Amino acid sequence: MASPQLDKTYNPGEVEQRWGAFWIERHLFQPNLQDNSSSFCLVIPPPNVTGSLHVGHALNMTIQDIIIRWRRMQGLKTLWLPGTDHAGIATQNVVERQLAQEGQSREQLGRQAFIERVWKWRHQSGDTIIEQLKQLGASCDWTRLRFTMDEGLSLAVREVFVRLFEEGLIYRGERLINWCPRCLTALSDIEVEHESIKGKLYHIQYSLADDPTLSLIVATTRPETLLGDTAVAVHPEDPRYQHYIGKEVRVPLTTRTIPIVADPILVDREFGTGAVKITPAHDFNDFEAGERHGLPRLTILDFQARMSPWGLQEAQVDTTLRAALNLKSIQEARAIVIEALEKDELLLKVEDHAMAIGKCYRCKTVVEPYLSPQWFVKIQPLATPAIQAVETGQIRIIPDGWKNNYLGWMRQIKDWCISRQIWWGHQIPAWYCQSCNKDHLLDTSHAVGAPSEEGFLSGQPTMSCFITSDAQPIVSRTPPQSCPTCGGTNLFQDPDVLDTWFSSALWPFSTLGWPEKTEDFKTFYPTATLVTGLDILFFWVARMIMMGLKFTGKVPFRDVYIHALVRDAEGQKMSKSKGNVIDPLTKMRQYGTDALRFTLASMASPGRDIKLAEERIEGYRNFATKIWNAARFIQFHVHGPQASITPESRPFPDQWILSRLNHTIREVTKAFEDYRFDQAASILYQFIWHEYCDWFIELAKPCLQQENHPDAPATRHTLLESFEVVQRLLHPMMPFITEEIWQSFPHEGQSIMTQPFPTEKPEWANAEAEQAFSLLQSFINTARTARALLNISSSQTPFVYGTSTHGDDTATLTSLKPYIESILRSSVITDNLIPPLRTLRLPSGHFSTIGIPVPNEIDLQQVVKKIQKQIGEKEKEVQRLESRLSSPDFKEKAEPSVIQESEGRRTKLADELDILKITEQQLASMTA
RNA sequence: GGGCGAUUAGCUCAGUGGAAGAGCGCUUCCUUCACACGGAAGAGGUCACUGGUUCGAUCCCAGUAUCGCCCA
Repeated sequence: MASPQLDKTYNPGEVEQRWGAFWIERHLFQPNLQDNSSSFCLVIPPPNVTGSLHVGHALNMTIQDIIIRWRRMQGLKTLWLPGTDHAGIATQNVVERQLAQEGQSREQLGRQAFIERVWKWRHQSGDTIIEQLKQLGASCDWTRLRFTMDEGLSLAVREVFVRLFEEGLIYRGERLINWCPRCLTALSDIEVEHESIKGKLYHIQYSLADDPTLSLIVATTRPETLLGDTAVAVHPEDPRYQHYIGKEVRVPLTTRTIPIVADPILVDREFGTGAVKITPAHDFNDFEAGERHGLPRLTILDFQARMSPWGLQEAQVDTTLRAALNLKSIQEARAIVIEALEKDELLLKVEDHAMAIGKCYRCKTVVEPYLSPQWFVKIQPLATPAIQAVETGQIRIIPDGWKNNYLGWMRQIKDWCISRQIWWGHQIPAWYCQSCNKDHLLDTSHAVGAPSEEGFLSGQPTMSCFITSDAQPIVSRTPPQSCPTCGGTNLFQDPDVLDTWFSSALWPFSTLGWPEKTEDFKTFYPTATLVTGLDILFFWVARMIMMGLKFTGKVPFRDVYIHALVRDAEGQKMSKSKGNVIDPLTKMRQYGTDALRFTLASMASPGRDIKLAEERIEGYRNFATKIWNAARFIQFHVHGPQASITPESRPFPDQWILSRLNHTIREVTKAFEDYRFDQAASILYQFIWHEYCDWFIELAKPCLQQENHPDAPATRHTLLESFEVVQRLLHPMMPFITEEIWQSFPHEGQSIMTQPFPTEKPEWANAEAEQAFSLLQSFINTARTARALLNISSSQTPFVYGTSTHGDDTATLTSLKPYIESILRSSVITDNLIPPLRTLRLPSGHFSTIGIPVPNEIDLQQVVKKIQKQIGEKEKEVQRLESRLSSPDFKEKAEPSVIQESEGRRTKLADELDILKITEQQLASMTA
């Protein structure tokens, strides 16, 4: 392939588009199934199909892309499988908002038409995020793109549902569940976000039924629910209340009486008054207490969290109050109840109280515990093996710290409520025979506030129906033709859909074709690593492990890599309402995609959130430019003969850089293996900028810029060879610029992304060259420091003297003279002692001293001060070492190597001090 | 309330039982032949606090404070 010249400036936008399209055209992201190397598979955490790319996705995808590109280059048969999620509640909410703007509701539209409408929206917006992922360079096999509502994946969902049901691991029952009164659906426990608020604690008087002169004071945070109380509880060992146990109290504002029960679990004697009300239909703890004591459940709130007329009637609320409360919201009802209590002088005290409320994770509405029949997964039998898989290390969680988090959650896991009262999703594959379930299917389409008791009226079920918990479902993979019990054909499918996470739980195998035994499934399952954020460890990761083990008998992935959450520069969570969202696409346009990817990778330290500051992206944009210009330099200077010779016969700079490159290959590979993308980034940055560009290119210049320099052919070869390796090493993190550079250099193969990832070359390791370099580097640095001290330029320092008490060092320095002279632009004299007069002498490490002549006109005051400061610092350090070395304890107990090292350092410091003191004297005499 | 994590340079963060590190920012000098999105030289830190273990602690342990996250 031709080698076009690189433009003067790197133009990321154009380059990215070109290679992004090229990779896809050449099918480079697709695995070759014929390849018999071992396989390596990642599945993407599917983003919401109607969503768009945010910086969290960008981080997540960047990490996966680094892993998959690295593994692909290592020669593994790699598949990174992409896809999107139907995100039931979120997507339905979006479409409902659209409808609302048109003055419509989903009820008006009807289920069928509404679902068609969502599909339309999904087709409109579904490609947005996929296109954005492509822009990021994500090397997913786009030909295998999946969607959770695809036919194949839906088949997997039904298969799993039916099998779990048949095994008794899915059941339907009436339980208290979390209910979002805005989304009008049940939520699972983890879909509720808890938030601390300042609430109030109300102390309310309950009079004894048989002796109104006696009373109990109950403390509650939710006074309006007292209308649904079915007991009051005290602690069995509380002496204050012993004699009340077994008696009855009258529920305030009603004509009902309820028992006083003793409950050591529910009651905390220290809390409030030590007496609590029990409202089993509206509180989870109370529900359980109700179970313990066999209490009735009184539902006083309807499905929109309004006071239910039917419930108020059943609760025997005073008639006038009932009218006032009818269909009132909780907030309104609370005010009314409090007013009524005050009027009856039953409200004794109100105090501030910190408490937590639950909110819907999708719409942030306060959720209500709501008694209703729902579908559940019996989770314990699934959780046990999922706990073992992590305990035994079959699945590794990285960083390890989250392991306990996972285990803790799994060990106290509760049954999973999987039914949602929405329309967008996988409808539950359960049907009801209308003749067998006559009394269990209730039409609620006209009821207000509560299900009617009139029974199921019309022959054709409407969308609003209520299926009692004792209805008999027919669960089937395909719609049943008739009722197996009565043969009736009037069947009606359960209107609920499954929790989106139910289908997500199957993702690692359903996307590979399960339950079919496809080639993909056989080749790529179990997958290698799951890369995800902590926020969905329970929602998704835990459930995939449970379902994977249950249905494939294997773990779905070996490693779970949990990355950080991305926050803004102030550490705030990004949100549209705060306006602090960093849009990755904007940053990619501004700074280049590689710069953004490198930034995200560099900040992905384990166990820490990422505070993303724009300057960092800018810094890595500069890094990309640096690489670009190094490439241009090399391109300019490689014209001419080249010599491919053994490493040890190459010029000194070449030997050194190959040794460093070898080291870098090892370190980067190790960092990738350890999921330390931050370390990989900093190793590459340090090597490329501060070793390759700052030193190697500078050292290579003299022979390249000189006509017919004998070293030039070898150096040209080293430049090309080493830089090509650097591109491959960097490619997983910065795919675009490395492809562009690689393609513009002499190369074989169609793309850098299918070239082998660099491996260590032991013949490159060269400790001597590294040692010599270190000598050269400190010599040059010291000379530069000296110049800066005197504030003079190279033209004012025609000579630099160097000497050492070590003959070897002097010999090395002498042999490196041309390189030092080229960089310092001064003549170096190593074969004489440093002339004593008008020379600034500085220690330069490795026992060597350098001296530079001091021009006459220089003001030496500042220099003297600086030298004195250095003397002071070094003296302090020597003292510290002296006191350590003179301690008998240290000599006795410290390791010999440490003692030796300390002694060596003391000697060296003493030598340096000697030089500095001479310098000080000389300077003093010069100024005199 | 329970659990986990954090506290290191002005900012963002690495790091280690035996001399405090990087990037960005800052100061000074330099448009010289890849690069000013650059080069060179610098300044800047009681490693949150208090105890303990140790010959030696920024690192290990305990406690305190502040912040964050998860769970209830």
